[in-house]
Amino acid sequence: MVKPSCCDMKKGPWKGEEDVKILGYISKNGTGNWTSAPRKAGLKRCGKSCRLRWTNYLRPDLKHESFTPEEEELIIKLHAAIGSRWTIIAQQLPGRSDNDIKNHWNTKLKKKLTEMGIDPVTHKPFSQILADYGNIGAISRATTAPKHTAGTIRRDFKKRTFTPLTPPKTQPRSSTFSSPALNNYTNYPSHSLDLLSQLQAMTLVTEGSSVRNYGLFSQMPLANSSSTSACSSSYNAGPMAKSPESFSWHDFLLDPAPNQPQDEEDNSSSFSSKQQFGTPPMGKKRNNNDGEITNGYEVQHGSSSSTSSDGSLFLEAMLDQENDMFLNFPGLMEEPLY
DNA sequence: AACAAATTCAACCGCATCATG
DNA sequence: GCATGATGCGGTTGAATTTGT
Repeated sequence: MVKPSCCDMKKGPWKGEEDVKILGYISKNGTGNWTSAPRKAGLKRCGKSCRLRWTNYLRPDLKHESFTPEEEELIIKLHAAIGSRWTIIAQQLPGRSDNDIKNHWNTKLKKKLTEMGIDPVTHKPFSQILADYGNIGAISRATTAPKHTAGTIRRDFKKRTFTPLTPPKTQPRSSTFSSPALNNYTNYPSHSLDLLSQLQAMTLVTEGSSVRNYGLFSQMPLANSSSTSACSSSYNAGPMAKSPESFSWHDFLLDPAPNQPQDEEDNSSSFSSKQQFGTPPMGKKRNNNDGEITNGYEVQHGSSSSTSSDGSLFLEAMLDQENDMFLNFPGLMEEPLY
């Protein structure tokens, strides 16, 4: 027997009488079984369509007025932290559906940020992104090491723990959102190495969260505790479920961390990073001990021996170059406008 | 008033994940 | 472990509405 597909069902805008039918069904039976809902409600819609109509429009707790500035600010902050995970964002905004928020982002907020000179994807000023591209390009021109690929950077990245030393300058005005991890993420000081790191981390967080590692939100004290159920119950197994103090980016890396001795073997290979890079470009002295301080971040190496890895020297070269750039162009250190 | 362009937002689509047998 | 159906999610579409000329 052929089951009727969605193609055989009615499509298009919902009529008032259809709304009445589905509301009547839900008031009697709840929202448990969307497959049988349209049949039992006497509708020629597919269950998926009924569910969407309910969640995006008919739910009694939905607000239908326009977004407040506080809500917009929260959406922007959350988007900066987790990207377009609208369902999770909607859980922090009582009375708003994910579809509402997604539409508002796509039609209003993206445009607003763009007009402010902020890239809505990375949440960084366009000028800084351009400067960063230039910075990376300069290094790649100066050093044509075939071994130093993004993979090398990523390997080295795994060895480090990034901990902001200074508290964020700004806190979200909306008091419903006060995760230290998220604040660190959204209010970090801006500088170019971190753009690279942040882009990597953002990707990794995103990849990690795609397998339901939303531990980030398990940390969040939420004003509306009833809205936490989906987050805290499902997503608290992720690496971010650790305390903020032990927050470490390498927890989000997909590949298992390489053993340190293997790295040392790599270092003893025929390739010499010093030969490749010589002295750092501008020859600034840096503190290379564990727990070094770099542009406001504490960078904890996994092991002291890792400082000699070709990957970290590559990063050091990048850091030096970047430091010089920020000395020359201090405006790049400014916080995002919003 | 008429038309075009821009904007809004409800709804659809395809895919991923989960639950069950 | 596999197949199947249900559910959820995010990206996209397109009709309706608003704004500009």
